[in-house]
Amino acid sequence: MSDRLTPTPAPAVADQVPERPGTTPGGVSAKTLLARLPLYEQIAEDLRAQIESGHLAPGAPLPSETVLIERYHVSRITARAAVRSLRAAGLVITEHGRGTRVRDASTGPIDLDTAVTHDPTSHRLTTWDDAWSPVEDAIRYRTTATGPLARTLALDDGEPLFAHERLLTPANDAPAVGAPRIAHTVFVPFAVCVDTPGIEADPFAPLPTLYAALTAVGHTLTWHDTITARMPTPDEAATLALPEGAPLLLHTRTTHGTDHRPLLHEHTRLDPHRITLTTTTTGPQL
Amino acid sequence: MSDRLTPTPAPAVADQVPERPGTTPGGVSAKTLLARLPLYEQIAEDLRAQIESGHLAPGAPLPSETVLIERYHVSRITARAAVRSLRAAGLVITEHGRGTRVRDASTGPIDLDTAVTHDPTSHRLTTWDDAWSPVEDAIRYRTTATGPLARTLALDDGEPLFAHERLLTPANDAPAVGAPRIAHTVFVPFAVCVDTPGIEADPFAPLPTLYAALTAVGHTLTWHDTITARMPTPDEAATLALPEGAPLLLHTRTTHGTDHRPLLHEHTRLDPHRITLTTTTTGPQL
DNA sequence: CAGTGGTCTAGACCACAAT
DNA sequence: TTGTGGTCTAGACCACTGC
Repeated sequence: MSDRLTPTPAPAVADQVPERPGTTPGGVSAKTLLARLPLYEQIAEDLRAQIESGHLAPGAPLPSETVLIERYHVSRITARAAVRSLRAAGLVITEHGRGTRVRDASTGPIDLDTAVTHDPTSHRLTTWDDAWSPVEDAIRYRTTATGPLARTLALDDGEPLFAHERLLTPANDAPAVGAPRIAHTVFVPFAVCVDTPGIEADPFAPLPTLYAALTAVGHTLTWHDTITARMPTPDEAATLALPEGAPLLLHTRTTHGTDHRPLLHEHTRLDPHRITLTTTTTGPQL
Repeated sequence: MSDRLTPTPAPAVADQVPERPGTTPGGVSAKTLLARLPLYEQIAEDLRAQIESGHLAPGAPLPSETVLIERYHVSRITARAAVRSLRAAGLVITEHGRGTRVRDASTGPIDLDTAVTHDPTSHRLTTWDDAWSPVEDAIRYRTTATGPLARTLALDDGEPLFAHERLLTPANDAPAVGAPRIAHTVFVPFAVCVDTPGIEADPFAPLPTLYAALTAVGHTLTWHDTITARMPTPDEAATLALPEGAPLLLHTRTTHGTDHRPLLHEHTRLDPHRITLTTTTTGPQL
């Protein structure tokens, strides 16, 4: 990686900087800390250490509840609490009747570039969803704007809009069980349809087509993105095949027109364990 | 909001699009679904409904375990399981000895703009952390690059670097209990220190200062960002005051120089319930 | 002090998966 | 059928909070 033939010289300040501090500050020994942890957390810690050391390899079954009860001499509730702690931390996954296994982190998350790029040959704005294909038929419906959705689209409460929900998976991917999935929803107000011939023709077209239709009527587009995470609803957990206790990553984007008028709103929900959002930006040439 | 004096006319396609489908497809009634839920989930659903309807207002105490046991005629474990479900969904927070209260979502999350902007007056690159101030003294240490960190910085395993951990809160904020917090860590390889006089002077300077030092030696900077979420370690949960069962939002940024050589790496950890990441981008003028 | 939630036990029945 | 995890009961003791 480094081109240097000699080790990197230490900067002058290095002498004044300590090595990385230990993880148990305040003069409390690790043993004391461990002893005052609840029993089930001590068991969880023990299993955690075995996972991190590779003693329990990814995919390997965790000791069953019965074994844990015997090995640690605890009640079943305590053993289960230990496993729950590991599950909540995302270290293991549990399947009813099959057992609990160490979570397979072998295939790291894939990247999803959130940038909207301009393809100079086709003169078309492209987004990530060009490289993703629907798992099942899209759900199309019409509804009315309320609450936060109405506010971000600057619509009165009750104004009608089209919605478009798609469940996507990477294109050219065998429909594997563990394949990453994205739940993508696009909202198009009736008002925007009416003002934009290309959109009125098909309000449920792919995003790049909607963008093209908007630029065709003279808009210079601006996007406002927000990213957050929260625990999924049971419904979201099911459609995205999220393991129990795993969080949901949420990306929303509002497309604004030339006069900063909001035109479209979309949100993207995904499993951060399988997909990571990325962007690359360049600073000014100085 | 809308300038129209008449209701938005429906586009022609509207007739072919159904209303929003119901949430219980497949001909299964809501009652049937509810009946086959575990007891504790039924109780949780009941409480959930009371929270969403406002019957249990934000900040209001949830019925105590004793009350739940009497009201629903269940054992304590079942009552606790119901509360745990609500806690995992982020709807309530529990404090030992004080009780469980409906989580206060009144103050929505604050925005954190991830953009690096160029201030034309000071000719300085600025980032969000200009508006945030440290809660406690920064932790400075030196360590060595290993694993993923070594790879993203294109360093050989074991090459030395400085690290800088800060816990930040919005500037001019009273140090309230529920104030948002950000855990920010910056890594600076020794090699970059040595090549950049402005950084060798103080490798632990704020980010805009580091950027300025890098542009001063001729670099045009590029940033590569990744965003993901996961469950926090107990340590992270403590420093960021994350409620039990709440996820952690993780933003990493690698700064590259003119020759795409990685120069700095930073990561930012925060509570997505209190802070949302945002960006605004503008498309090409067409 | 009383009331709250946190941990823990022993024992039971059920639902699901593999054999 | 066996072994797995999922739910549930009744009862106990402890730790923290606020009066």
